[in-house]
Amino acid sequence: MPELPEVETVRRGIAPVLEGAVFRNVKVNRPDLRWPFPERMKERLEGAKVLAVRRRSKYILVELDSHETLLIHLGMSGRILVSGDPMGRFVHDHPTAEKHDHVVVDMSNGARLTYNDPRRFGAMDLIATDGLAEHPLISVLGPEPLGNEFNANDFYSRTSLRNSPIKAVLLDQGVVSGLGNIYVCEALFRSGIDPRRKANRISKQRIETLTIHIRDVLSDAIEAGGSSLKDYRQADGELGYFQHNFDVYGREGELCKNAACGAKITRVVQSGRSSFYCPKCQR
DNA sequence: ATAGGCACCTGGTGGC
DNA sequence: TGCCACCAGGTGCCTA
Repeated sequence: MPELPEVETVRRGIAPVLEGAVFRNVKVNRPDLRWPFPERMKERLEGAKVLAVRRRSKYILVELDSHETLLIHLGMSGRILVSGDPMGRFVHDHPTAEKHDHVVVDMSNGARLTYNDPRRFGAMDLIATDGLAEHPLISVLGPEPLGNEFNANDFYSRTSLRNSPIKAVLLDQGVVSGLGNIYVCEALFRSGIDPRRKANRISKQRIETLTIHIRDVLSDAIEAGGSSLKDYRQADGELGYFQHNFDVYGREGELCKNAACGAKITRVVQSGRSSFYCPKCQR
């Protein structure tokens, strides 16, 4: 579900509520998500104060004063809802518990965070903060697409070695981290590149264009509060609205948004996932 | 080393 | 109304 813009939107929603607050009560309603929860997660969280809420790729990283960091991944269907915030920025009353509320935490400032994830492809781990970079889920990640480490030179040196469709290469979190199915489709449309084109058959100039469009589409989406498909919401319950700005994703059979084009958006399946593109504008 | 396919899980939708 | 097939924002792991 959530790609980088949605995760960043969630981070921005929960950071002001969590930072400076202490975990008072942690309720863990099942033993696992995608993997078992870390040993004694409840006990290790309770009493710890939040120093900062960061993001790396699609991971939310909650840094604690206990020298540990809580790592959270939302998988396909994970959500974090905030309620009961004393500052009045969020819903005052705690909502009644819902199905798939797997972890519920009450903070010292009265805020409650509820992690809900029907499909349970999400994950949590609790790791030593000074060992974060070596964590197996983190160490394999490529550069942050919005950071300085992501540039056309390095990006081209990776794409030029890959004999797979560019679609698959962009979904590879080791090449560039944070993109998912939606924003790959959107970035390729903006760049005029066919998702089926082999990565090593794309010129350096076009990779430079793609680098810029990856940045832009992610920035645009963050600005819009992410994309709300199904019932995805921001932490305060608001809907993001970038889904209204999709050029191709989910638009099979509809007209290409380039004014003079007139072609219809096509859907193909690549490695089991839908790719949407304009057969006329993307080559 | 790289590429491709499957598995994990639940819920919503549309067709018959 | 029921049943079934298919689809969904991710990614680790297995196989060639």
